[in-house]
Amino acid sequence: MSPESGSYHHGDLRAACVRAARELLEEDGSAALSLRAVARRAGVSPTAPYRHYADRDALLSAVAAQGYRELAEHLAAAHPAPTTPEELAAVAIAYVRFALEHPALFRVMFAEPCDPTSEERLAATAAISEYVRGIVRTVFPGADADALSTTVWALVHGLAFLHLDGKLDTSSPEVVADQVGAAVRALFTASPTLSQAAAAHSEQAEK
Amino acid sequence: MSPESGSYHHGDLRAACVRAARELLEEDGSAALSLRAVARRAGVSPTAPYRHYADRDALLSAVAAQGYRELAEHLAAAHPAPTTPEELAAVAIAYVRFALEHPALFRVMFAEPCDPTSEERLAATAAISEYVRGIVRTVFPGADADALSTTVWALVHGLAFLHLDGKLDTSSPEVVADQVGAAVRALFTASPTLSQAAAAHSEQAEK
DNA sequence: TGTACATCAGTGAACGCGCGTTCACTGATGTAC
DNA sequence: TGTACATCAGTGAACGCGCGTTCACTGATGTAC
Repeated sequence: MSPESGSYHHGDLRAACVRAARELLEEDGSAALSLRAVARRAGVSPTAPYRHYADRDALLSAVAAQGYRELAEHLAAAHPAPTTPEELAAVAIAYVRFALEHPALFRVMFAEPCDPTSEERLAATAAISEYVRGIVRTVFPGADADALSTTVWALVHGLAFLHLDGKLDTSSPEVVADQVGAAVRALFTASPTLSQAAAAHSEQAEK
Repeated sequence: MSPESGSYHHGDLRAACVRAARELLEEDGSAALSLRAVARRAGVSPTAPYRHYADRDALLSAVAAQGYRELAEHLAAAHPAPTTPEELAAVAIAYVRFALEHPALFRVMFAEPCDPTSEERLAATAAISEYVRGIVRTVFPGADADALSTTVWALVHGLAFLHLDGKLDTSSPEVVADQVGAAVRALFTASPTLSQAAAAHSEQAEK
């Protein structure tokens, strides 16, 4: 019998738990997530998840890790390989939009005390961090990629959280996008060093 | 009998609850805070706090509001009235240090779903926001204060949270301070418009 | 100054709840012969 | 192909816990005369 048919006991409870958790997070908007509620939602006894997760923390880490992967996809969808500050701004806007569209998930990813023993989780956050660094390297080949990518990430991440916590105007997606775009542009287009680097890169690309 | 003597029932249970909550937050580092634990810590029955707070949320908001006020003091202590980008960097460093020194409080302030009906809380966050705007206006008189202060706040806030969540190097306070300083400098000193504005302001101040 | 009374801060028992986790179990699936 | 057995995913009862909140109460404090 094929493993996808779902007739093998539950089918794939491991994945179903993460899916159920995601649904709960989307629905009630709170980052509080209990193992029992997840089991309930997956249509399974309260103890079934223990076959697949050592404890609640392990499940939470799996959810967070999937969140990181989805965030990465969402960013890539905004622009697969940004090479100009303006394209980078589009990615930044996508980052903040992801946070606002999945507030509870975003909080689980970032606001929960992170279990440092979860390899899956560590790998996922390392991937994001490396992704940002890669973009910055491409957009500004001359700059200190480590320092600059930290600055970019922090700026965007801060915008995401301030919006999430209602400290900035969130009245419409357009307003938010404008704000994020303006902030990213303030970082880059005004800087002579970075503008030069970006221009040099553009010329090179044209050849 | 003077109200400070403490012989009137508890003395000032309202304030004592906030103090107890702060102690609990400092001690176990988790942002989870229960009314019962606070009452226990204040040496009072589990229901006594209801004389002073409508419910758990109200207490939490009071704690958050005090956190905002302390943060404001901490920033003012770093530099009472910054007028140069370098002085602003010192304030930014203080902001991040505050987050790292009071992680649980900081999470209560920002990572909990904010009760928008708490006037005390709204006032406190408005004060912080206005404070940042004021500094930006002073340091860069020519710039768009609203947009720029959002950018500054988001950058610093993002650095605080990324450090808090272990996404950046937090090995020593010096490393953190350097990172924050570099990020703020990247925002400002490289920008011709803003550098000009700052320089103009300095000259004016010298007269 | 002394008494009678109103106010109000704190008590303690009780409620119902959902939680994480354990344990011995059952019954379906896969495997060896 | 059919049977015997091992594996393992899910069950369900039970544990002890701390929680937020209610309620009727008590006893200390402040106030009016």
